[in-house]
Amino acid sequence: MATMAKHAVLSAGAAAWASLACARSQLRLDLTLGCGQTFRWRETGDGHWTGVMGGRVWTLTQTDDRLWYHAYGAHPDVHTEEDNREGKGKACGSVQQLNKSEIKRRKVNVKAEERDEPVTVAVKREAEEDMLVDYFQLHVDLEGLYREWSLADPHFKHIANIFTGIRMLRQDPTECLFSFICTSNNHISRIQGMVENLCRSLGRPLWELDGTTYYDFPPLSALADGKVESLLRDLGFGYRARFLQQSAKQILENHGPDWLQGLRSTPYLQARDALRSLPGVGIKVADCACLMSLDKADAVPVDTHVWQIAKRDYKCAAGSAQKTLTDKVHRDIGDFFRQLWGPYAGWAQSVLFCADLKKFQKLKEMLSVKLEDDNKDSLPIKKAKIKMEKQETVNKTEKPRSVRHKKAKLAAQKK
DNA sequence: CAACGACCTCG
DNA sequence: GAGGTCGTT
Repeated sequence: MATMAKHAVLSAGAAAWASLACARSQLRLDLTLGCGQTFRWRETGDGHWTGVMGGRVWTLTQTDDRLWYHAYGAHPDVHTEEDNREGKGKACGSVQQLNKSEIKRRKVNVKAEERDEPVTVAVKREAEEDMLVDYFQLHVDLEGLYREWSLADPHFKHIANIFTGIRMLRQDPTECLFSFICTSNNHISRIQGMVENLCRSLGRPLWELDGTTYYDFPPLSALADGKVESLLRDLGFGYRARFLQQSAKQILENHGPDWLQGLRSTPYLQARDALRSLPGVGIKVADCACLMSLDKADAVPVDTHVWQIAKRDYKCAAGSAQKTLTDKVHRDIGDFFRQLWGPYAGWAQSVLFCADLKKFQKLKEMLSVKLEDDNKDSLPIKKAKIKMEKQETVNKTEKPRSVRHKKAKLAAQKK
């Protein structure tokens, strides 16, 4: 075996790292990567997070005003001397190719002379920076959004004092959808292991660090294979094994490999209903995929937990009469939060969701014990409630969305 | 539209 | 029971 490569550590020297300007108010790695929107990152060192993104292995960490990153291995098509020297790591298989014209465009635009470095290094750095900006959606001013949400919602403002920098990732649609199919009737700790097993057994190996091999998320073609259900059942996926294989197969047969990606430019409700035609994808999972990978910032995934938050912290009447989380309750709670928080309601919801996770309760104890205002409704909250009451009568005319017909196939196979 | 049982497994 | 979905009543 070759020399064992180790996870990069910033304190060991910044030479192997690059960084971009990013205040903690714009991004908190620990909360953003640990709040359950992705299951692919682990804290591999103090404040250092390692995971797979865009077909590469990364370690990330941050200081007060910068986000530091190290991407392992050569960037596709851009080989530098540095990469060759740094080749202690074990590359596994081939890496995905970057569009050649894109490389050329970057080479032209980069001002390498200013940095006094080879053009190839600058090109590599810029490509990596672009990937991070896209993945973390750093063009979105989170601080500004927090200000707006706090203005409309005193409870949010209260929570936001501690839970800063929680932003929505822009994940790969396949990874996001199939990860969330695994979440049904399941805890977060187990889901992590399942997604890891999914990647290890069906994904392409990318890189090895400290004895851990990192794998890419499997492509649809691998998930759709007929042997996948029994394979995953053996790995403890339970009834979700069939959902995963059948959904992948159905996407490829009925739509094609680029279909999920294409839903990014489809309107929210239309994209959500399209996803719901897949086995194992109900309204909650579809909303997660919409919010976290398909650019639908107003999608609000409502689970039992969010339902509790709506009732407990907002005295939201929607669905309080029902005992179960029906489609109508989903819609009403989602509409309530959209009315309150606006077009990025899904982002705001993730902040409150994160603040309620058991693993982050230590942080919450730092909140001042009580504010007088907490039990009073702000004007915007009142408006949201009034609006809900009005829609109570108006909504009856809305046509129910029926997406059941396509799912019949699966039941028929169920022996 | 609402409620209910079943579905797999076990961080 | 768990961050849900599906088929039936």
